[in-house]
Amino acid sequence: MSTPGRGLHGRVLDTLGPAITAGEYPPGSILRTDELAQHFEVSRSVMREAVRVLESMHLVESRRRVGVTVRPRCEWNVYDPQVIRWRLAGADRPHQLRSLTVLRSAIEPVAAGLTARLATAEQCAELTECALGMVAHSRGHRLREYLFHDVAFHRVILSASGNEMFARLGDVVAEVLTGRTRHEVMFEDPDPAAVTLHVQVAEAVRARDAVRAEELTRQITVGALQELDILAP
Amino acid sequence: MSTPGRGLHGRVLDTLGPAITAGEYPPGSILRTDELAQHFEVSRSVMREAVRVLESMHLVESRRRVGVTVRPRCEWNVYDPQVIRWRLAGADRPHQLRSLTVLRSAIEPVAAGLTARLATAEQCAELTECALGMVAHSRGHRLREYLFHDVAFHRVILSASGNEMFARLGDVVAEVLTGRTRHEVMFEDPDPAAVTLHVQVAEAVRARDAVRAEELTRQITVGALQELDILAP
DNA sequence: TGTGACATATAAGTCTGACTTTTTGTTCCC
DNA sequence: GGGAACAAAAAGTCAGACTTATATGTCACA
Repeated sequence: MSTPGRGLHGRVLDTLGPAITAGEYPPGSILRTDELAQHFEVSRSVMREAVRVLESMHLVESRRRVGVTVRPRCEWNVYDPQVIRWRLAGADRPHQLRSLTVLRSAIEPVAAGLTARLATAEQCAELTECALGMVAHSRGHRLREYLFHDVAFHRVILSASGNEMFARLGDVVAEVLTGRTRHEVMFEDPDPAAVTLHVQVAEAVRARDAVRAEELTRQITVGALQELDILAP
Repeated sequence: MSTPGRGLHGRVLDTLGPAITAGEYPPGSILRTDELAQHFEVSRSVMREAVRVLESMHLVESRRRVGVTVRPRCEWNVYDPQVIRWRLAGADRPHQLRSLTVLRSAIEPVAAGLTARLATAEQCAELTECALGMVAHSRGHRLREYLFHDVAFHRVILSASGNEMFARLGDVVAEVLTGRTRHEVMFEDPDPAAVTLHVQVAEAVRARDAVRAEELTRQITVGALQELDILAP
């Protein structure tokens, strides 16, 4: 899913990024470029590039005569896919997973409503195909195939909504769904009710019933919230 | 609001970032580090740092023997505050404003619902204070003071929701509200109905009525959508 | 004792030039 | 025509010298 570090500075980020997002360097910590460069055995130029990237993510702030100080979490660019991946890979995973699931619960229903209005015939077909794929693999421990169609389904919903901000969350949702299947809940076959809801959403979109598509999708996300013991509306 | 370029590489980004996000270099365009460095009259090291930042925003991709190629918009990190600012400052402004307003319409109602459940007494008071401030300046062309309280109101809603992803959208909402007052609609006093809704939201939160807070906030965002002639649910 | 100006040390910032590595496109031979 | 060897191009890396901003300590003076 994620691209392993392109170039030397990327290699550095692959270990420094997770370390910072994991809180290994608490907010206010001061790092020095030279020391980091020595520690990672790279030149200062490479280290500086890495720091610049961290800075653009608002993970750190670089100031003359002071050093590179770690910013408090509330200032981080928490929508940066890289930051999300780092956090999902570290100790922050449960917390991050909750945040993202709540975010999903806000976005996806609205996206589904827009998709019902704007989706092309092709997108409608694609959606139905995904839903049917989920049904086809909903029994007999075919979780991998089920997940594939589940991810595709939500990607289509987000993408067909016509809103670029929604569309860009496709990767995030994929990450959440994948993670859920891999580590957390869902050891057995998926909840039949959830499968049915997906089929119904596809039908609602096909029927251009925005209100129904939104409501059904809301039920899907409520289910996702409940899986994580998050109080649902 | 935005921080003007820290350091030389920041100065470069201040003109290169807007240029790219404005589509001045269409997707697939190829830039060369050396040429850019010459053009901006900076050293290659500085130019490289700037490119690294653009790369971390997924605006460009740097490959050996090829150069720095501009990525298609659908791959950009559209949630990066810097990217949002650049787009809002350029020709893409109307489109970006629509995207963000739709995003708001998804997020804020859910955030308000959560805030009604989780807000501290202090946050409830702060919210009421903001709403009253809006009322106080809703007449007599005191748009600046009205805007101040409006922004503060929505910041509290997003922040008190307890979700870091929601909270981080405070700056974005502020930008949208500010932009709306400055350039677009709202030349006269704000819509009295909208003001009333804000007061009612504050009341609902104070009363811990999550459903009502969510519904009222939805009405606020529907109003924002209608202002931009976006079809409301 | 407090306060302001000044000096100093420090770490980031910048520049330059030489070198390496990867990748693409071409050429040449079978 | 296809594949291997070659050459060129552009990013990538490194090392060293220099500049600049600034936090902090010092000292004189009130």
